[in-house]
Amino acid sequence: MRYDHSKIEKKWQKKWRADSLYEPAIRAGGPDFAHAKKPYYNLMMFPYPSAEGLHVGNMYAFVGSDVFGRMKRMQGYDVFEPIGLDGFGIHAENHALKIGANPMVQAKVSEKRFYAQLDAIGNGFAREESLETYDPAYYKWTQWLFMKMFERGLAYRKEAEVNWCTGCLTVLSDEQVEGGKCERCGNIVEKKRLEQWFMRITDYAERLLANIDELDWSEKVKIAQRNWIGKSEGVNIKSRVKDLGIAFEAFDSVPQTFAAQTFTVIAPEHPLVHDLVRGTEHEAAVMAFVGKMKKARAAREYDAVKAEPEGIFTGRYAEDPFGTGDLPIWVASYAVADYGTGIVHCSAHDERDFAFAKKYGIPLRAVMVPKDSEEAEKVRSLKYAYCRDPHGVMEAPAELAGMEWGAAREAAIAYLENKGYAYRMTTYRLRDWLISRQRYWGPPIPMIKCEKCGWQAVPEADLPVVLPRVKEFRPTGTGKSPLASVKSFYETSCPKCGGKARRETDVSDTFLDSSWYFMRYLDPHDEKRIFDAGVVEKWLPVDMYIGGAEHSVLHLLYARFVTMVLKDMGYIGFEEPFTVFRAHGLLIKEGAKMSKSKGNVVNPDEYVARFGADTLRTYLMFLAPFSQGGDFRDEAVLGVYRFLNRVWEMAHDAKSEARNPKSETDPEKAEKALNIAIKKVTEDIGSLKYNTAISALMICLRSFEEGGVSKGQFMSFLKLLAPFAPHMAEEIWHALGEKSSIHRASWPEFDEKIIREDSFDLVVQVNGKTRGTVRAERGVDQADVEALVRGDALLAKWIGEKEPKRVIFIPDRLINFII
RNA sequence: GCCUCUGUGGCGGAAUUGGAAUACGCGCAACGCUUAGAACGUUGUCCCCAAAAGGGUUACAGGUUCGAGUCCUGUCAGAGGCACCA
Repeated sequence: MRYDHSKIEKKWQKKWRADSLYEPAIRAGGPDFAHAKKPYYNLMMFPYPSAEGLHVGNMYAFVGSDVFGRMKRMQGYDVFEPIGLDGFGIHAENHALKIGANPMVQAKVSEKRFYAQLDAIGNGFAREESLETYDPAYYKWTQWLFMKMFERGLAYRKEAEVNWCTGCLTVLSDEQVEGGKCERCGNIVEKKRLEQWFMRITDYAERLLANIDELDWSEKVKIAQRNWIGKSEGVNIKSRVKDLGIAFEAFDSVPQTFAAQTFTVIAPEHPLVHDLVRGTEHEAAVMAFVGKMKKARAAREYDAVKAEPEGIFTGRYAEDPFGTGDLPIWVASYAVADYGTGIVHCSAHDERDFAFAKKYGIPLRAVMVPKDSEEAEKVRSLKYAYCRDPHGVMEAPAELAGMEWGAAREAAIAYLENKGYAYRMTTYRLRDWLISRQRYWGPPIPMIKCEKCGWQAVPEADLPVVLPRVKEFRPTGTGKSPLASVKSFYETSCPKCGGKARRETDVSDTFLDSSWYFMRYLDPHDEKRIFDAGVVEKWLPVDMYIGGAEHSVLHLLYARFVTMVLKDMGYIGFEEPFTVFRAHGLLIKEGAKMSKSKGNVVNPDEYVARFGADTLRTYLMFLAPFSQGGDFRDEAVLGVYRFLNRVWEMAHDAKSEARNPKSETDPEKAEKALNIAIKKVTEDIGSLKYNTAISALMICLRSFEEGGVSKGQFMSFLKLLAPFAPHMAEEIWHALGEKSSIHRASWPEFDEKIIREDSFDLVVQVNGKTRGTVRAERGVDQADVEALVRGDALLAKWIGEKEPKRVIFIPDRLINFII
């Protein structure tokens, strides 16, 4: 009899939901987070729903997380596995625009479709706790969070050069720009000066960096975060512009070579540039150059990496800081305005500086040379830029002479500090988080600007600031949100003085929505508070977080930041939200990335309809290691389909007690196969190696087919299968007479004694080449093994008559004769 | 340019972490069952010469070791992260 998945899967999905089977710690029919005995927070990144529906890549990630959660649940944990929709944001809005729908209306359509699809994949979602970021009940607290950040001085307003996406017509955070293009729509990103809201994430740079060491995350993601934060230690050199008396500082991360500094560069965007040249003969030319550079950078015509450095002399000098002569100040294209101080003293020991000086004929001086005297002469005569060699020998200043570059660092800093030329400085590449978006589909930033009192936060009692349903939601491209033309929205009164005031009409970045959702899941319906601190303390940090590696720096960094802020505010006692994070791999289709334009996007619905969710789930987990991702191949689905059908066939045998279809019943063989499978599946699910866990199940089933199986053994096997094929396992479980769900049954244990064989094949090598095996008892000693080998004519001939030079014996594994 | 990974049959991928390379699955072939096909079942399937015994093989070239897919050095190829960041 064939397995009819369509009826069976629907039946159990309904029953599980009706029984609240996947709600953690159910009491009196409902979830009870406060009284859970063994809380286990099994979280996956929530998806942003598109009307095209669930992508098989989404399903891959969710099922991978679910398999893990299901085992944990059967191991006795109160597993909480919530699901929600990250529906606010540019992505969802762009899609709505494309199909000509209002995002607010479209969200409801997508929501319905998405949840229906999510419910069909058979995950153990705690659906009572689902949330959507565009629900006012949710974004009320996103706004509350913003308001609290403002009160604490962590949200602030400043005019800044921002990334302006010419496609989405909004500003983007640095993180959302990839190679000068918008990561969402691919259009050119320009630079624009606008006044915007920022989050002071740079205040947390050191903590965000330091904590990384303690996290149980994949190394790749940790490295990505470290790179992003980009800590650089060095000194700020105190300097002064000659004749003008203007003081400035220059950051230097390699202070060893300070004595080589012969010129100074300043970024074209630096506010000081005009002051340097105002009223001088250089003003016109320099300002023209600055204008040209700004324009080129704004239009992204300027490729920062490839372009040859350009510059112009300002006619000014930095006063000689170290008695080495005044340094001409140049405006240079390669200087970055918002890193360090935007002004740098340059030397021959930096490739960019060297190339720039050569191009414009600026004098250089080498103070460090290689050990090799011939090479040293080349460096002294400035043939090439000699940089960052730890074994380079210092020649100047006298205080450092003779020291190796690597060792000279501290000495150089001490020298500079003692002389009062500089002080220690740590610089980060991380910039503050730009929150404002000039779009419609997001949570309005809860701020009010009063003509008299200035910026005021919307009081908690007035939250949420509800996003109005409007006709004109298209981005305007003017630097203002569509809400800026909705009078009924922006006209308001000042919360402080009651006078005339205007609401902020920008909305916040969608990454603010997703920076705290995992806390809200624990009671998304609470109207009075953002969360119950006791419950959050009990359940968080998240025990296992699974998601895409593409969120390595964006989402994960923001979530960590917000969690730290909440801790500092005293709302929670922990500062890292995710104890363990594992990134899943990318699913591709027949060797190519899935994309709509290629037409190779797999729609899970088709496969669920044809083979059932269990088959698709098991196949997705089988095709490759979960952390690696893999290749989805239509033909290969059949292999898993056959396997599950064989399980189904065996169920009919098992029902009428142990039957052995093909040979004499061998209960020991089945028991051993089962124990091996329990061990392998338990370990492999624990380390997310689902592909080999399924392989172990296949081997175990084969063994049952050959040697027969008892009902009890088969039921243990079903438990191992349950995380992968939850519907079929449940169906057979009940058919075998069980009344309660298999998904709350206890996970089987294995017995090492049964797995271990008494006799085994010991490998025999001669000169390291394998020549055969001998059957031996476990624990056999070397002399007995040698006797066995000599007794075997085929093996003995390899060794010959002579005594071997050496014999290597690895107990219970191998013997190697060296002759 | 810098920093991380990854290279194993026709294909997806295994390999108690230094101990019999290719588990499991796909595909393919033969056979069985079928009027036929599908489905299902059985057997075989890394390459070379071969009946067998042997020999070769984990991108390539070296090295360490009794023994290397696994460790080290270099080269090539692919993926990802950062990038005029001083």
